[in-house]
Amino acid sequence: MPSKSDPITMDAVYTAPGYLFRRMQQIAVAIFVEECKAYDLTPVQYASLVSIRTHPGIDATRLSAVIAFDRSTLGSVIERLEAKAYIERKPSPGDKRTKLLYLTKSGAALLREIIPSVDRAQARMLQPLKPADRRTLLALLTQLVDLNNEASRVPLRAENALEHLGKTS
Amino acid sequence: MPSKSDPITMDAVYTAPGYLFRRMQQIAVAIFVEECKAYDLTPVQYASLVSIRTHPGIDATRLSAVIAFDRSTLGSVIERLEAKAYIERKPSPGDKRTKLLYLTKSGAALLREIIPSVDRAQARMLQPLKPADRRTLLALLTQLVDLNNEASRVPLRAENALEHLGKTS
DNA sequence: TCTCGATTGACAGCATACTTACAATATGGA
DNA sequence: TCCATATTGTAAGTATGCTGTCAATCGAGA
Repeated sequence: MPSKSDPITMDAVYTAPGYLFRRMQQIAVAIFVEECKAYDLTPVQYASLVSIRTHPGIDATRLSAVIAFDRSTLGSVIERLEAKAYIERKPSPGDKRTKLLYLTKSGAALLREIIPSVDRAQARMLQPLKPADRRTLLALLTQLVDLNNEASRVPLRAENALEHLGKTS
Repeated sequence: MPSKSDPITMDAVYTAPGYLFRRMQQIAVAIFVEECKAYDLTPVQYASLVSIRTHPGIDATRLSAVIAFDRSTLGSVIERLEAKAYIERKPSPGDKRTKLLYLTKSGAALLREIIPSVDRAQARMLQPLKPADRRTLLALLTQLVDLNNEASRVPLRAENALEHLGKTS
């Protein structure tokens, strides 16, 4: 029975999956920022840089699909990365609407340097769990994110987003 | 081996816990908003209302500790809830700095009405998993969030945040 | 009692994350 | 070819989520 100072329990909040996901995201970002504070790079900026390194000459719309990141928000992220001189935007020769994204030397160097910090951050997020539990959690989460992909406003389009990039076909 | 159109894999991003947490939070919010769109209430606003119902007369600072929500951001959340007439702010008789928070009749009614939608949303987030896997995921996540509590910028202070509220002692 | 340090709410500023809308451009079908 | 439609980047608007700072206020110790 609930105590008189707790007439209606908060359990409806604390045990809700949505609350746990929000908390965990909050914690993950705090750990990332702490480990990477020497580099002044946010998680989203890091993911963007990795994607641009993997897919040089990608445009903003395709980048948003590759990291499941809203197209509108990505505009300002790209602006900030360009202001810090980590990436370059070049007009596409074929399509006057699009601007192609490339890593600068400085961006590539930063990426090489920051990787140990990022790895440390990722490890710290799961560190409190036993190794077997870490694997279980990651497996279930990977499954769930994949199966819920279409529920998100910006579904991940890892592969087919690049079909028209001229690398294949 | 990586294909020539994928010289450096995105695995460093896709398999990282931080990426999965961000994606899952994104998906969870999308599902919540979709299920509750008839009520124009966000996840954070919902958590705030539940906390205020549980702890009538709580002040903003203690509320932020109870839902692990940043104090600065909470100001605007409270403003919006007050603008929608779901809560009231009354000056504290004892402390001229604080303003005490109370649900209005309208806020209490909304909370009663919205609960089925919230429950549906929470269920949908885990629905793709097998029931046993849902339980495993929730248990591990609850554990991880609890053990990482101090790593967050706004640690949860569920119990002791209310010690000075005059309910006991 | 007086004063110093802590607390509180408010504000400014930055960075996601989403919505709609818009102009420029591209494209496919009549 | 021409036109309806779609795509692209951008912008405005809202809502978290965090960093600071600030003035008002409170409380505890000298």
